[in-house]
Amino acid sequence: MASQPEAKTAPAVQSETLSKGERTRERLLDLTYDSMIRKGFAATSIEELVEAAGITKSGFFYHFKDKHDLARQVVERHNGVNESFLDDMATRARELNGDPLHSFLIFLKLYAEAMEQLVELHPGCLVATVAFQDRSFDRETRRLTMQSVLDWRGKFIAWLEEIAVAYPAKGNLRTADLADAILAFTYGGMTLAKALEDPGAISRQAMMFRETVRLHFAGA
Amino acid sequence: MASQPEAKTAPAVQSETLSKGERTRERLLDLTYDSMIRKGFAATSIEELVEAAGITKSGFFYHFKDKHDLARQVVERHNGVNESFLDDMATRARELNGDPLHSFLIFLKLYAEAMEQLVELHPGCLVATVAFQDRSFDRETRRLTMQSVLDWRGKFIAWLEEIAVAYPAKGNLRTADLADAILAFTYGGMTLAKALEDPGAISRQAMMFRETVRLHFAGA
DNA sequence: TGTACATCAGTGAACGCGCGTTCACTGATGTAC
DNA sequence: TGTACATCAGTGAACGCGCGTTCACTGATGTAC
Repeated sequence: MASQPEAKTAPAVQSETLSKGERTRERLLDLTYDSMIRKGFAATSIEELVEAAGITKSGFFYHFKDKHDLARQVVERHNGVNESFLDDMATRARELNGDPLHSFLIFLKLYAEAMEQLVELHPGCLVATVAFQDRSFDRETRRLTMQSVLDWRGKFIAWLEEIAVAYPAKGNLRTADLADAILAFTYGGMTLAKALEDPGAISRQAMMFRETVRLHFAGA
Repeated sequence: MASQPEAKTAPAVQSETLSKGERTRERLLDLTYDSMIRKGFAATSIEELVEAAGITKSGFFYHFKDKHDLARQVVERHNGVNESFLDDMATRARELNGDPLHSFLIFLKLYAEAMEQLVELHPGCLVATVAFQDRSFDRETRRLTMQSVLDWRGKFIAWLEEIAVAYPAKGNLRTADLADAILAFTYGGMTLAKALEDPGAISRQAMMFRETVRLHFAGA
């Protein structure tokens, strides 16, 4: 009943323009996301979700076909939020510097800071959650997760190729592997941050990768 | 009843010297490990484990106090297996080259190959499983997981410091962050490998890190 | 402005199943004398 | 070598609870005329 930190943790959706049902649905998705990344999906019961949301179990089934539908919608929404988060940050970095390499280095710094904050608010990672409990999700949810990873990777590859045009590569690293490294230090850093209860782990890995990029492209 | 791939996936324990009860217990631990990393811990039911092991549920409780005890024993055994796996590989690398840096680079190559095989046999990661479902495990299991991560990290830090004595560092990377990077690309690479169904992801990240180490220490 | 109907956003009760756990009991194997 | 007892490695039946899901129903709000 009292004001939860919902407003802060809620994704980029204006609750002003939402109907009553849409607000309930968003709230259920928020609660599910938080529970999923802390306890896993199987351990997230509809019973506890509806209690926290202040409705009954049958109310839940007005919004979602079944539990798999819930997972799918959580992943779908999260992918959208994630994508615009990334795009906004890339745009900001590009505005701060027109050069592809330097804006990329700015991006990595912004990314490091944002990730450190994010891990304190939402200590988890949907991709890892789905990946390491894949037998608890249906095919479509797994497909959506894979697709979002591929989308991120694609954007980074494009950016790195743009850099490679202006700056000849010094080392012999492959572009796709460099792009994957961003995803890898994100997921790995998140795991490390959670396992060691050290929220700074991920941003330190981000800054290490930044060094790698700087060393790899000449004249930086 | 028929011969499962148990022998192949079983950890470094000689089934010759084990009593009947110990063999059943090991078998339960193997089955639990496989299920945990694929479905998560909450979705791993005692019912399905005992069916696969060919005993009854009450037989399970002869071996384990409760479900939390099972998780703890899986993590404990896995940590031991992991530690000797790492130590053996480090010893082999040291034998192939007396120099700390060159043996470390050999180690990373061996590690990359081993990880690629491992991800095909056991596609998962206990650390990530515990980290991203921490509310499903008791305090002791989480502590054991954290301790094993700290142990790995400690070994890598010691090795890197040994290298730093012989080879002055070129870049301005911190030793602890370099050590963490090994863990991060392992967990992150595993996540990537599972999410993209690409077992090679982790070894490519390992080889990328190898380049970083080579560039960081002079004269390599 | 009033009435009729439709849609929205749920409620309440019930269902069957599977879950983790307990408890009294048991056949096979090992050990002491 | 035979007997008595102890330990090992389970079995079988039952428990209460919580889970996901269904279904008939309902009050509040919106829309048409």
